[in-house]
Amino acid sequence: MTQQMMRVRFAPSPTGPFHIGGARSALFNWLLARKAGGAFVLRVEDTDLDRSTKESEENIKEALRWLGLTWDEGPDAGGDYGPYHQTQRLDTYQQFTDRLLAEGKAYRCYCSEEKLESERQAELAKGLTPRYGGHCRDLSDAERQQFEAEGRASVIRLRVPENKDVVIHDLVRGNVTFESNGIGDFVIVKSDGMPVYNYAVVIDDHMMKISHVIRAEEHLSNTPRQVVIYEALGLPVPEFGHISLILGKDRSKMSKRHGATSVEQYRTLGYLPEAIVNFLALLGWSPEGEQELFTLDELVQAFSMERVAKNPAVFDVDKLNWINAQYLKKADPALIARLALPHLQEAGFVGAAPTQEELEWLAHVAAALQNHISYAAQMVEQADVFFGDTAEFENDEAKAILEDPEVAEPVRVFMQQLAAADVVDMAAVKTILKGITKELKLPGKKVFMPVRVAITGKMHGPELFDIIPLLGKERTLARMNSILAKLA
RNA sequence: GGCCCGUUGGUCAAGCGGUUAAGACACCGCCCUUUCACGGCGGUAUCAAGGGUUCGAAUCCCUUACGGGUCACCA
Repeated sequence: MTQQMMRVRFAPSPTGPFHIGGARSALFNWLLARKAGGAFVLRVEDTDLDRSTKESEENIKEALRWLGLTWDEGPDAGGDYGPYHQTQRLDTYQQFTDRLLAEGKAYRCYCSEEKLESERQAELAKGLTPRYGGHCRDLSDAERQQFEAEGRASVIRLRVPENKDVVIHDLVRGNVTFESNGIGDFVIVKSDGMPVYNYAVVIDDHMMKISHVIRAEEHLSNTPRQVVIYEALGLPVPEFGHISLILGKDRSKMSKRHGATSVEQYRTLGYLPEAIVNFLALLGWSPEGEQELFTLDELVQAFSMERVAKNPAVFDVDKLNWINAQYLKKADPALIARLALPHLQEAGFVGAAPTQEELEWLAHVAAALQNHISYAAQMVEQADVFFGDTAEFENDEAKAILEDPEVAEPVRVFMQQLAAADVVDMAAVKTILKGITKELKLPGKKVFMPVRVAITGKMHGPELFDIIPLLGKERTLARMNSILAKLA
């Protein structure tokens, strides 16, 4: 009954924006850990010195926090199995490498990159799986000393056993078998002394006592290499689970040309973290019932690897938008206003330093709009009816509404009564508008639509009862005058 | 090209030998509404193809096709 505690990890390399697919991998790991009462470890795989940046690492951590996927161990959190940056674990790798070298399970290779590359191309051309030719596999001491004396750079390769089936037990795919012959002696330590991904991962996962390795399917083909390393080192192999990729609309792997692919981009557009998480969870996993909207806690309860899909999923922005809209309806208008603010500023609706009063007013605008938008930045599209002292006809159809002679009177009366009003709140506006239909015995359409067009220049938009109080008396009248002036 | 994974409506998907093949997004229609939207109700639409196995196959097996991943001193 010494059930090992579940320990999972998310191990990004800080080489660029945090991809939405990475966020999903993180989410699944996190859910698994929370559900099992285990630990979620964050490890930074920064061995690619050329591409890794501190900035990217900070972005990833910030995005994870924003999504609510906090880690129990890792950078900023500490833990008993650190350090959690691979570049700080070099001596650990070194120890294992020394052992492999001493046991003859790995060896130094002095082949030049040019030579290997041309071999690779030749094999590819013949339709073979490119593998290392094994030139340095059995170098004599004399040869080795010779190369060293020449100052040749060297890498360290693992001696991979031949004619062996490598079986991977995968939580989502079942048993997957690879032949060791398809692998070849691969590099485990680069000439600059850095461990290669497949090697560092194995050692770290072992040292950090990771019990379940849940990651994207692109790693499945790498897994036999890792298993071979586990075996060479005599280490227990963890459970694997390879979740399918997220595809773009054209069914190829999601990339920049498919639109926004980083978590940061969605955050900037004013999507809510709960919505992103909810959407991502439903991409490649399905609950038992028919529930569509889940809080993080509900996801923890419902999640299981058994219900993770094998097939890749296309990223459907429409559905994300729908989910986000659901959350937006329930969100605090002040929050929505805050998220939309940078976009409203960029569009010129709001100045660089809005006053507290303006911000409060903006929250009211957000309240009027929150049932109409999918993400906060969309406020910009409907914002013009709330801003400015002038308006423009959106098209001739709108203009035609006011050209109807029947309509001049109700518009005139409305302006007159509005001007005379003491307070312009929703109730007052309602009273005025309804009073006009009654007095002039006009159908609502002959009153509401012309007034709407006279104020906004548009035939569609938020409730007049919302718009007018927010605009206020002066501005409403100013806008109406500007539109009416365009009539003649 | 070799190896590996996958294939249920336009999209996400349930299904795990016997179902009228769920549900959601999108789309269409109706209702609500003095606009649009929201909301409510309803509708169109799916088992990649061909062989088996079986009384019976979306479910099991094989082949083909298609899609994807991987074969780096990137992770």
